[in-house]
Amino acid sequence: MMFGMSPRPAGAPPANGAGSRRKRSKGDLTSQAILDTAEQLLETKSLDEIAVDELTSGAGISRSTFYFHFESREAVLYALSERVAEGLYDSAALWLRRGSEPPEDSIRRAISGTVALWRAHGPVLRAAVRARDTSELVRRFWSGVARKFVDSTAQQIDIEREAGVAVPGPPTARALATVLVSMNETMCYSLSLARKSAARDREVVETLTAVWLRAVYGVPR
Amino acid sequence: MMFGMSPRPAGAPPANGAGSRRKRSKGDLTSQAILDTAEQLLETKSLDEIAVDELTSGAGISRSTFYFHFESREAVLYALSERVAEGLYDSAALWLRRGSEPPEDSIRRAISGTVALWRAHGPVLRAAVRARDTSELVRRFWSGVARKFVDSTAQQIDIEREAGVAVPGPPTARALATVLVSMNETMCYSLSLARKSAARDREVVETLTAVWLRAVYGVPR
DNA sequence: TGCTCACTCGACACCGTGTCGAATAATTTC
DNA sequence: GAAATTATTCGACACGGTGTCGAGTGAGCA
Repeated sequence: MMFGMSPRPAGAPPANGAGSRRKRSKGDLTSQAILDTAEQLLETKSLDEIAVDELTSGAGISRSTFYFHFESREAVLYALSERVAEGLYDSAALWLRRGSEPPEDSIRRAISGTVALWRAHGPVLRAAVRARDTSELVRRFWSGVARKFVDSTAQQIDIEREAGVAVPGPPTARALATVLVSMNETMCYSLSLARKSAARDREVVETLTAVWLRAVYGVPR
Repeated sequence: MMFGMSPRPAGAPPANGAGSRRKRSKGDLTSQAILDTAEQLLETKSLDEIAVDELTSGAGISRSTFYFHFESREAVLYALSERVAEGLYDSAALWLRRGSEPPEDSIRRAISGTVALWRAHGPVLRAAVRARDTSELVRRFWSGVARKFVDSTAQQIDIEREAGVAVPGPPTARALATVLVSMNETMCYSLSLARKSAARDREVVETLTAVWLRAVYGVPR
């Protein structure tokens, strides 16, 4: 069962990171093509409804060639996750200390960013969330991401509590942060399932913002 | 693709409801055995990791006999869901109007009940939640259940708002109820994944209760 | 030119699904 | 209680998807 970290077989050249400007080998191109096809297909079907030959015929190669590039469908999803993870971390940075603006604004902005990201990459994010229960690899990856969110949120809550602005515990800053973050995730998940509607998006953002504000700072007065 | 409502083939005698004392036909017994085996296997594996022959060998029959009793693995899950649905509705009743006790108590009691139910039937409930994205049948069923929860919660919030006890909207009572209910579900889901720990359970109940209280009534003072 | 190694392919063995028709057990009908 | 009917079970089969293997192919480099 080992660990299969790499989407490419052992001995393959190091992946060309996003920054690298090295010449794209042919293999990189087809890997990309597989990834693109996968992301497109995920808009319609769930990961385990997608057969390997759908991926490969979309990329113009034969089915068995797939296994040269990825060791499983889940590995594809993992690679796809990494693609959007960066955007996610940017979004996480927004939780961090605001300037002098009121908390309401920074919370709303952060939540807005998350919703937008789910709108842009809903299918991949949904597949990744589902795969948490299936694939150990994906699970580790996303629990790392979630942790970043929870940590910075908890830290922020603690700061506000010490400043006497936020409602003191219990619950622990960390426990509170955990439920708030996963509440956001759940709502984004189901929102990304519905047809895009700016009005609905706004309503969800406002509702989540209100719950965050009241849970952390108490009722505004 | 039709609709396949019944776990038993068309023309089968009406299911013996829980109240009925009619003689158990042999078929009912094996259906039960399949259901029991399924519930037990779900403690270890996810629904689509369970092969039909695991179900049938557990019930002491041959694989093809399975299809006489259920039309698919999902139909099994649907039947399993109905089993626990009743308990769920009891839990839903707790959201309804308390007597004169403080809101904190009735909310905590309701959340406690939900957590207990997830502790008792976690594997089935998790599988059902996952299958919402896969099976139209399961999706309809559970959105009905969720609706009951959301409706009664929203109604309760409206009552409290009119009485001037709860923080007025926006957000809508319904929007607020939606996020609170799904927050509970998400937390119960992940809680039921961890090893049973009374301390952890209590912490989650307390955290959820606090968020509900603050979201609906504002900060206690 | 010829070597090497990344890359591709078709063929194969395997496994799980769902269906069918025949065989058997239970129940009803006369 | 024998015959007819219906409920239940089974083995066999066709199908479709997976993952592996060894044999190519071709582009770049010595």
